[in-house]
Amino acid sequence: MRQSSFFIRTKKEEIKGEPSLNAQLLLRGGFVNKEMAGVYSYLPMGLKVLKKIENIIREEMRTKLGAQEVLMPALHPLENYKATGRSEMDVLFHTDLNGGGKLVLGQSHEEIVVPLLKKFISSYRDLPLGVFQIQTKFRNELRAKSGILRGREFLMKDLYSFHEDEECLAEYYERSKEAYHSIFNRLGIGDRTYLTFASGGTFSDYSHEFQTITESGEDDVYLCKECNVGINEEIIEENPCCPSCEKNKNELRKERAIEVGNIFPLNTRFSDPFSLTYKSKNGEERPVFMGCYGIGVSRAMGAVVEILSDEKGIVWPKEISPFSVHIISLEKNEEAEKIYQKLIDAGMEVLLDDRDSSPGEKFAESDLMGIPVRIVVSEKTLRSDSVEFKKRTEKEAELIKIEEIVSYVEQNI
RNA sequence: CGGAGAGUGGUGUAAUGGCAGCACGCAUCCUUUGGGAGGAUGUAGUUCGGGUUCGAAUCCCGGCUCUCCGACCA
Repeated sequence: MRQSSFFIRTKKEEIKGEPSLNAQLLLRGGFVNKEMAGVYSYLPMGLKVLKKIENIIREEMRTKLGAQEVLMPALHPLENYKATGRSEMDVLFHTDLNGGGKLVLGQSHEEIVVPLLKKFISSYRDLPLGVFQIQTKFRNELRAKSGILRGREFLMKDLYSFHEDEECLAEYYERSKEAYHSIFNRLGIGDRTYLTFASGGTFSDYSHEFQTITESGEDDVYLCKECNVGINEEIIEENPCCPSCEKNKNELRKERAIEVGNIFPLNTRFSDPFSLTYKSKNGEERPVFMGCYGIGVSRAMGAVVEILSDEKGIVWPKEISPFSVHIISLEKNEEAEKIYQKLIDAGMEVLLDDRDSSPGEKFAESDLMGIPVRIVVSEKTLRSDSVEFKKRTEKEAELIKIEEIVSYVEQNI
């Protein structure tokens, strides 16, 4: 992509009245546009990041959990929520059909997925089954804040699993933890993301959250660094010690964290209201056991920005960076174009700054955007038939001969 | 949802009852070219609806929106 024709504009100045770090950097870097509190447009670069996160999640859902992707609607009949007793939730957005039918905007999809799967599950032979989607959720937050960390409209992956019994659910539930750890590792926030014990809310006795340690979070968790687990403050009084090593509350570290994922054993909480049952091997009609597993996709993107940034801007991890290489051409030159072509031919995603701007502006913008590798092509570097190679995480640049640049980038990316 | 503050060009701001001004951005031209350059000439604005007044960005009422504190948060 040539920057001269790229639909993007960065901002030098701090954005007024926007205390959230992820919002500052994403807005200034031209990744998103804020339409209103908690409602954002994703611009080309921001969307690229979002899609990469989505694809990591898709891959892990398929390979580790054998889940199948679907896409369910955002418009839900209110009736289904009456059936589950959730019609009075205050985060529900309500709307009407022209004919008078009452609808809500989907804030989660139990009320859709259960009636849907009722049409396909009738025998133990149909189980177990995992279906997931990546879809926009709507929650009428009374106070949206923290940039894309807490929105009224946000992208979420939700997986629902269906099982013959509790044991089978438990086995799947355990595997989902591995899939989640793998996802957060690939997003570059794995070392700060802890499996955290939490209350089951209205669904079950317990649940697990994936909490990423950051000051911008809204939850307090007690961490056991040795066992790599946390306990949400909401249940610390009933469970005042580490579930694995029995260390007590005082020995755990209290930290601020953002919930990037959560998993719940739903058991028959939602199968019952819709009579989702199956015929067992010996002909009995039994309720289907369910689990649900969420990841805030856009929230995870915000968490990455919060954690992986420095005073100059974002530092994207390579797997989700919008581009892998940023070529900066000082003084328009042919050589930058050639290197750009060569790297693209080698299969890389490259952004070429071919605009006629000052060097300082280009460097500052490049740091703000946070692409992992920067290559500068200028008269100065061309005098020695070289270009300058610098990682976003490093201070010093090095000169690399032009004929070696493709292989050098491949090895050092 | 309770409390507080605020809405002026694309962005940030000034004008407190009497000529809407400045900076950034954007456009054109000239100069400049290794850490968000300089000059010239342009461009574009009072959140919406009522009210008071000879006259409203400014005062009053209402709506909408934003920010902060709290509550809430499958």
